[in-house]
Amino acid sequence: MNELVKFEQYLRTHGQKMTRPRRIILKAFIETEGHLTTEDILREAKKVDPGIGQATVFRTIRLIADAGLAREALQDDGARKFEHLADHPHHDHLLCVGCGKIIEFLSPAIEKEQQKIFSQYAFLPRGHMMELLGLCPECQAKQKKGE
Amino acid sequence: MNELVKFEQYLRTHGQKMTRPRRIILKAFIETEGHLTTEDILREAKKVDPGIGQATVFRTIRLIADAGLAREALQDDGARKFEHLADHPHHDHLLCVGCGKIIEFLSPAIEKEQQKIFSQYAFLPRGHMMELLGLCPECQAKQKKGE
DNA sequence: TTGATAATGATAATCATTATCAATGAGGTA
DNA sequence: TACCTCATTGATAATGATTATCATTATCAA
Ligand SMILES: [Mn+2]
Ligand SMILES: [Mn+2]
Ligand SMILES: [Zn+2]
Ligand SMILES: [Zn+2]
Repeated sequence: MNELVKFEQYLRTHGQKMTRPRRIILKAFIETEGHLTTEDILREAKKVDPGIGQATVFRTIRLIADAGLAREALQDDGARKFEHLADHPHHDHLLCVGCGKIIEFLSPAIEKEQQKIFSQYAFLPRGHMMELLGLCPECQAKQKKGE
Repeated sequence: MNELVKFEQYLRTHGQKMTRPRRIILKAFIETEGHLTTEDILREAKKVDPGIGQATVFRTIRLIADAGLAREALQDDGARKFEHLADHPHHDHLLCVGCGKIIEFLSPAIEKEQQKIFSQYAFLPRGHMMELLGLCPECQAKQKKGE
């Protein structure tokens, strides 16, 4: 797993240590697709070692994100969600406000326009978050039936 | 103030009542520009009536948002922020990760592309959140000096 | 192998938000 | 206007996610 190597490198260059819990948490996170809460990650990690604590998951997921291996997905409320970036190119989200369904998409046109905004204000780009909110076809049909 | 009329209308059509605290909170919110937390709003409202409780601010700001007079600004963490929509057309945010400075902008090109995404997936648009993160010119200079 | 130091996990603390509830207020009706 | 019903209020407790604390344990460079 290449992610493990990257993570070890990140830790080394930041004066931190690779540990058994960190290895387990990283592996559980990378091997699970989707938008995960720390609770989700803890559940997976506990399958390997039930002794792992949730505080360690919070600490480790932040390290993983800082290492550039994960990003925080937009949370409406409740718990934060993370998704890994392994073989997962950058994308944005289209979310159904009715059922919570998430569609991932990438719009090169939008990405290009965003760069224009950055340069227009002389900002050094550091990323962006974009979430489109709408009603999916199924929820539209459900709503029509409802009234 | 036109917003007061709209809010009264919203309340009436939803079987809810206009009250003195609600009037004070709405006025304080509309008359303050920027991205406000409920604590900010409470502070302003207390200047008019110190007896107002923070629970009422939480409840009222949600009503105001539901009435279409406010929207939630993207919060990284900590308290939620709201901004009113009175004489304030839709816009997105460019945020400096160094100093927290916020620039409001509108990109018609991006808005148009977002509509394309919605129709591509047959979603009924309900809004969007977009935040560009970067380093402002001042913070870039500061950083260069730092090392 | 050792020793300095970082990491762990249990637990308490924090902080924003929501729920509860007795008292009050709004506003339609007679 | 007086009344009556039901929404609203503010104080306070509860909740839920995240962070801080701290004694114990593990890592890893020398
Ligand atoms: Mn995603
Ligand atoms: Mn704004
Ligand atoms: Zn849906
Ligand atoms: Zn800045």
